[in-house]
Amino acid sequence: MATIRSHPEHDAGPKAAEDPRDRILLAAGQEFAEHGYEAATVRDICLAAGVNVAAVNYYFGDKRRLYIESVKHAHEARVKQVPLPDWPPGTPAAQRLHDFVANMLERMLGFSQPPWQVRLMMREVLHPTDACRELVEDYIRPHFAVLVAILDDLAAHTLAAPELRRIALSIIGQCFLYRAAGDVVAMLVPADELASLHSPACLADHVTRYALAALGLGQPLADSLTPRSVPGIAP
Amino acid sequence: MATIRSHPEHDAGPKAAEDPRDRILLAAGQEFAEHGYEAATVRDICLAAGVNVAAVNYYFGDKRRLYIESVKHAHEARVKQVPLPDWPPGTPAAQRLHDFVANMLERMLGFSQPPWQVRLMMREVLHPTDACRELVEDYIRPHFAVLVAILDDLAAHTLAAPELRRIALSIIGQCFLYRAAGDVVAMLVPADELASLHSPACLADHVTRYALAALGLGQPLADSLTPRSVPGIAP
DNA sequence: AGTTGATTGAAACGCTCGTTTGAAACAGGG
DNA sequence: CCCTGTTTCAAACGAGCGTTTCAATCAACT
Repeated sequence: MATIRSHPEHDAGPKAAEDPRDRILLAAGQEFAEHGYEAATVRDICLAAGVNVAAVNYYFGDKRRLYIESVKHAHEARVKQVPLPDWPPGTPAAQRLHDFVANMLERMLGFSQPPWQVRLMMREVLHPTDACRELVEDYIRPHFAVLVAILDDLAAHTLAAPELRRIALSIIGQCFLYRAAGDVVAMLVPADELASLHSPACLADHVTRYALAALGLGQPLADSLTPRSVPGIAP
Repeated sequence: MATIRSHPEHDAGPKAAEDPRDRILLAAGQEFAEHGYEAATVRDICLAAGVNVAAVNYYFGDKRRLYIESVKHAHEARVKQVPLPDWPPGTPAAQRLHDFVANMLERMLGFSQPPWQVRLMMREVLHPTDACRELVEDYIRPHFAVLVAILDDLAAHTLAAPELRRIALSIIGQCFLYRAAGDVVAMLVPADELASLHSPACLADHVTRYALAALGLGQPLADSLTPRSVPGIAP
């Protein structure tokens, strides 16, 4: 019965020496992101964090408060991790739109795998809980405002705010589909095409081109009827 | 195995007289749609269906097989419920695009409330299980093919299939956002604007106009650079 | 009637969950 | 050293879960 822990400070793992509270927060975020609130168990979380099951109750009270804290912790970390581009004054609006879309796709899909923070936030977007409102106000709404401002510049301030918001949501929706329903998208398009044409970089080009064409600024995607060429911005 | 059912229509309640198997299937679909697979309990399902807890095991074996059966049952019911428009030959492609988008939005968002079948299918799309592949092949892929065919006509067969698929996914994504992340959209858009401009009918107009403009067929959404005709659509 | 096989019912089994417990291990100041 | 407050631990608690059991019930046929 005597469990011999020979080297308590020398445990395996790169960050096993941090605060137990932070270790729990980290492990909880990953478990909640992977399995959701209901399916994730505090036993697994504590096992991954290398602490006793009683620790989550000691530090956070109960499972629900641990969840909320881990969502906040994850989203704060992610905000510092992938900031918006900082455009120098005078950057063309079309350029900013492309950068914004590429940034959003990069944040959602990632070069390799989207980190667990994004998956955790995505869960909140799809099935909002108490932590959702905070997420929207601190993280999503500012990004949304930036996109609307870019579109306002693109349209040369000729469109009303509601119309700008609808276009912004159209752009976001195109990216969101790949993040939320990526598995189904992968079933609908051939495998080779998925790797080549649906990578974050290619998608950024496509979404931007689609938006510019719709605004009457770039080359139409299909120039079968009105071959009026407006040179300049098309990739 | 072949049992003879002599008096199947001796009704008593609204739907209490059907087969116990169908009652379980109906109740299970609603419970799974509302709470998800993990959180839905066999006891609640049987309570709603008015049967004993042993019935689900008797008719379906276990919870997992009941889930798969209820997903299939729901999607078959939904297919018969909201079929695709049946266009007469010669219907303009732009008209068909608008009808298709309106149909998809209607199916996803509904006039009043989207039925529980849609919510159940949406869960499968977001977190695929064994039932997902069947759902894609029987339900989603045919609809996707119809949309691609419409776009092919619209582009006068000048675009390659991969490009058509990307545009189709762009259109689907715009609708999908409102279905999957509707709560967040509602937080980003003023309440009055949400009711007026983001109804299924208005959204169908917007998405169609956006696509037609991107293809160079309709009026650009913002005609700031090439005002080749009088704008009549601005809000 | 009696028999048979399909269906239902109440109760319980075994398991996992979140949470609690009470004592042991630890640290620091007297 | 003892005392004190904080942190950790193994163990257990009570509740809820999916599933099983087995006797009771029912419908049809002989």
